Amino acid sequence: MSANLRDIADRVGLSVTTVSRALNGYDDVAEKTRQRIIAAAKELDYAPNLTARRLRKQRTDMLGFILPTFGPRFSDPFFSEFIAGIGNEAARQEFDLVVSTHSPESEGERRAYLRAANGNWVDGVIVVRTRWKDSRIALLEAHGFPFVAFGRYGVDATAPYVDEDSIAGISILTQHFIDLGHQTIGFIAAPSNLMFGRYRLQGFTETMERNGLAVETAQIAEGDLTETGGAAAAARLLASFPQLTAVIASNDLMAIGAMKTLQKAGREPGVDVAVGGFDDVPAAAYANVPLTTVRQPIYEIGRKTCAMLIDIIAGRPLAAHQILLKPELVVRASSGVPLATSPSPDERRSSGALQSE
Amino acid sequence: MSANLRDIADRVGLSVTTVSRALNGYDDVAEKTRQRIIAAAKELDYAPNLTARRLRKQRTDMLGFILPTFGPRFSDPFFSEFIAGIGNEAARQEFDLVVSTHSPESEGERRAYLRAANGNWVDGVIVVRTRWKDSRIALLEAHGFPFVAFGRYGVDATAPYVDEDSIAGISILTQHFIDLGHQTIGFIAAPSNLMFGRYRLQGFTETMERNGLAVETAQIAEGDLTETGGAAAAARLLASFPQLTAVIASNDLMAIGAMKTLQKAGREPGVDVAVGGFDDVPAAAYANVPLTTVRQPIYEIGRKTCAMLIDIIAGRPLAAHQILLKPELVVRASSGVPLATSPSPDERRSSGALQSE
DNA sequence: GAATCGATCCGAAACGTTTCGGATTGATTG
DNA sequence: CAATCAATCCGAAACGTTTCGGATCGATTC
Repeated sequence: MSANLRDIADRVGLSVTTVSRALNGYDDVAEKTRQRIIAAAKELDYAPNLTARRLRKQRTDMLGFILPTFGPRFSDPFFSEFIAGIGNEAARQEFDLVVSTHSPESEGERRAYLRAANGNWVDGVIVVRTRWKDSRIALLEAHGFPFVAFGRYGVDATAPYVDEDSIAGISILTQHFIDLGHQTIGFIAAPSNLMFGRYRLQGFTETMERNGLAVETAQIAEGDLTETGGAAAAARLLASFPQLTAVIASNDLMAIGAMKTLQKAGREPGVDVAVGGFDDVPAAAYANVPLTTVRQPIYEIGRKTCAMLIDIIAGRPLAAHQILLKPELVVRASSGVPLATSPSPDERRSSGALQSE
Repeated sequence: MSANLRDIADRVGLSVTTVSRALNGYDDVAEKTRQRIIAAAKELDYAPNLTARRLRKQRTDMLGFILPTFGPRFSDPFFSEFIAGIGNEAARQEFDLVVSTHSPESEGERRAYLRAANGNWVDGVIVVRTRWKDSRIALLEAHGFPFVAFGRYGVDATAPYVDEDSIAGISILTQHFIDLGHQTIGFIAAPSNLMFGRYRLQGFTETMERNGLAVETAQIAEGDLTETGGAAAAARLLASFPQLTAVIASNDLMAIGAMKTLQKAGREPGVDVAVGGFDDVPAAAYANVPLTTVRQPIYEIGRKTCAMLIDIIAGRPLAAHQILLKPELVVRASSGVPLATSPSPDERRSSGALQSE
């Protein structure tokens, strides 16, 4: 099919060795023969056989990314931007990115990580959405296989990760609501087996307590990160903690679900109750009441995660083993107005057009 | 690092050949020695070296997917579901999926396709969001390199693609609005260099004309597929075609943008004006006024595209070279209610029945 | 009893590259 | 003029697998 080193060698009457060394920029080949070789290579449309090169060099120059999916159909607005981040950085350093999808804690996922750690599928993997006592990471560490996680795990100070600072993010949001005069804030937590779920809950309770506000279990409900899960959690919250004047959800989808529940219960988001989320997914801006949220620099996280992984593979010393990126508060209509001043009637949205499907 | 065929061979006192043939299920190895070999392999944690295998077999068992991105940061809700579709099908057939990102018509994109077509990067590629006179496809065809497109292109009846039937999708939506009594419908088109943009426009005009409704250029505006692009297009439409009672956009994001413009202009979507989109992104359901739209089976498209590509690579005869999947109408609040000046219902019903074939 | 046969096994080549350790020059040095 | 040196080049091995064409051996057949 495509041209060889031998084809070029035959063409210019030199050895395969010299052709290889010429094309790879070694200085023990005369400049004019190098030019001849390069010309021949171009003429023959030569492209090096990556497989052969990988075999000889004993590295694949490939990175693995195993995306956790829930069910066959799933739609994660993050993922495309994250993969663009790692993909671009990988391409810049001449690495390929191999992607596969598996549902969390499934047998398929375990086999995929085993294949990576054990064999020579890729040179390193990127782990996302870290879990409490994460079996993927345990497996990789046991094999001493290169990886970097998006999300924290364990306590080792050299365990490589990139993460957004969930505690800081939720803290800014919580403080924002407290500054608006809210004291009774409900919190919709993420499943506690997800590390970021723990941090976000922690950020909430810490900030509340720092402001002298006690946090009781009645004001916390757990949701499964979906919109319907958020709606259900909000309903439980309304029952257990009816005095709430604000609700913070651990992600935007649950916040949007919560807003629907609140609306149905006659508490208009942005007017009667403040609502905040986390992520800044596109839907947050388009929501019925545009959602106040915390934006994380997901593209940048992808880029940095990938760069760190390649450094580890190459054996380069790391500038930092652990990177924590600051998220940013995005204030929208769902924040409402300061509690001190009661909302004016015309502030209410004309929701006559709204109908349930 | 990890065990070889030779390691196993040494362990059981047989040749590398026999070990290889035993593990690959050849029948010229005695069953009890095969068991011995398998036991040794398990004991040594043997995993075949994929690179060596690929080199020898002269195929990579890898598929390439070059994702067109606009700018470094982009967020495409489709992409994650589509990649899950191709990823799962690829995994089922023991193929790896290599993903990279490039902006459309860029030099980087051209080089990426050239690398695929020319070299031995992957065995075949998946092309998405086909363009008019698509340079990627021209390049692949010139090299005779295996590919399957998501989206139509060219006229050849054997050119392999999988696509959603945009014409049928927009047609159902347009007919839906016509059946509600709308006669003056504005259309926000996608850039005409995108094939699906052309089909969606065609579906609109055909359906209008089939219903005896003329289409003039004043009622069509082009947008860049973003929310702000949709908002701007809607503004132009309001100026050039103020009599509109409904607006159809070529995708959901533009429809959502259009709704904001209409709202600001005092025409409440779902009440004063009907609005429809295409795609059924998550934000469509969460929108201020939930958006009527057309859902395409994106996961299924991914799966089928991948399956077809692997068939081509394997040289298997294709059941079908061209697959067109029917999209599905999703009616939400933005449809509004039937107009008072609705024409006779039985005539509408008959033309609706024509759609279903 | 020689030829044939089926069941098992194996040596060696091949895939295309990189790289180690020289080999071959012609010029320079003392 | 012999020895040294720098500049170029090359042969062969190696990476780990698959596969072609046998080889071996005991059993079966004529």
